[in-house]
Amino acid sequence: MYFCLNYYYRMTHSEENYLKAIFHLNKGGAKAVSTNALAGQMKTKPSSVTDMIRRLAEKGVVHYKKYQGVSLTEKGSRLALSVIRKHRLWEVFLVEKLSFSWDEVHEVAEQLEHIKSEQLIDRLDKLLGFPKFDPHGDPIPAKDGSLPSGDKQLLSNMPLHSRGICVGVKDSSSAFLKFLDKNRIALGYRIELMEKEEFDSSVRVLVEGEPIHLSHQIASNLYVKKI
Amino acid sequence: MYFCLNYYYRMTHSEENYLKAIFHLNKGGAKAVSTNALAGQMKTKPSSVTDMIRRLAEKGVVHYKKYQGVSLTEKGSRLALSVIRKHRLWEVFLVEKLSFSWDEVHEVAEQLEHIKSEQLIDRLDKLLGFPKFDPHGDPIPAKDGSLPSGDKQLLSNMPLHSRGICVGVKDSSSAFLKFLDKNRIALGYRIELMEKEEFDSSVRVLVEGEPIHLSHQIASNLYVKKI
DNA sequence: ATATAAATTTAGACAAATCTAAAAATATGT
DNA sequence: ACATATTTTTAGATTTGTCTAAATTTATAT
Repeated sequence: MYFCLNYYYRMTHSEENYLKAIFHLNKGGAKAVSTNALAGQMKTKPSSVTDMIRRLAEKGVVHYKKYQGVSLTEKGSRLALSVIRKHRLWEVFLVEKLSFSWDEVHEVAEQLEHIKSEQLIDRLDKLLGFPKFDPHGDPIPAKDGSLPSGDKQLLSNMPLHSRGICVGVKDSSSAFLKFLDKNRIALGYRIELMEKEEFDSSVRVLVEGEPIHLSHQIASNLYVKKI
Repeated sequence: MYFCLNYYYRMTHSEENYLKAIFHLNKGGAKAVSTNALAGQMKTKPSSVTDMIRRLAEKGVVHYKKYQGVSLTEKGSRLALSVIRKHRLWEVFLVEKLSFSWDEVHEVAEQLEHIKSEQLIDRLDKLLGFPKFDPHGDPIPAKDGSLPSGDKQLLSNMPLHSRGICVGVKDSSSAFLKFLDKNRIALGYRIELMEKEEFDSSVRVLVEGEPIHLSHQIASNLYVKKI
């Protein structure tokens, strides 16, 4: 119990949200996250960010040097992954058990991710059958923080004539999700990449055998799992 | 939507907890709740209670006059019942779906009760089969704030030496119904609660005058109508 | 290289929710 | 009824998370 994550590093909702934001902004590059970028993500002012970063640094969950941006420590990274794990498991619950559609779950999951109970999340995980991906296709971190193998990639990145299963979206705006609906594309559908148009990077694919033409904008927002 | 409860009367977690506490303290008598009693319930200081009460009065959810104690307005009562509804539905969820035992659920439900989403709680209600009582036998308020008729309750929840008529079961598995048959318990029979065992919450009762010892598992699945 | 622009931090303020210590109002006992 | 005890409120401080405005540091452009 002494080494329990939740005992030593008890964070407020707001602190957890900052850790999550730093994690997501840092995902791409290895360099530190800027105060301004974080303010944008958190929809708050840079001065508020500076205040919060100082508190987080005192708690030892971020590395911080004035004017040099911020990055997660080992502890901070573990905490961020634990919040992301909760968020994505709750999203699965909302879709699978409560029939929410995948574009309605985010707001509620933002609240549920802060519920503190290790037992709760472990049992929820079990109830849901230990899912590896959330309804948007994003990987669900395991208890130890490890992410499931990323054999998933954007449709726009797939090699010609390869086949896969649609497992998620990058842009989860309801406009995009509606577009997919209208064009009869959904999670779990088989996709085969037939042709790539050099000129505009659009693609011709078969979705469950049905031919369809997708712009690059669409193809670069659809995750496909190779088979 | 304009008259949606959650839109006009958006309360903080703490405010919701105060409303709940006032509701519970007021349940017995019709007179106002004292500052001290509320401080006891909330495990805080009387001065903090005074501060909070003033805010709640400004929001129009409590009646308050200096030195005269506090009571819920119509609005306040509706809000309190809505929080209690959420708390008890989540308790059912934790016990029924996540295999928590009835004495482990309170702390987690205290957190879950503050999640704001009408859709979430409606769908949870449906998932659980619109339960009327929580795992402790307490009634679950309906959406409109009405409580299920209180003349029926779980045997495990009845006061000592009270008498009633067996009117239903919560668990209607055939295993349970066979057990009842074998022990000569049926709908319409008179039941008198003679003794409660602290240690394992089992009970000794008279069924149509015949003494019998029932485990808590049995007693918490039998509904009795008070007479 | 130096002026200007952009990013970041500091300083000071505010609201929510709490505390302690002291003052005011109410209740109680003989 | 009056002194004392209890309850309740006020006053002033603290923490968290936010803000605006001003100062400072870093980056950019000619």
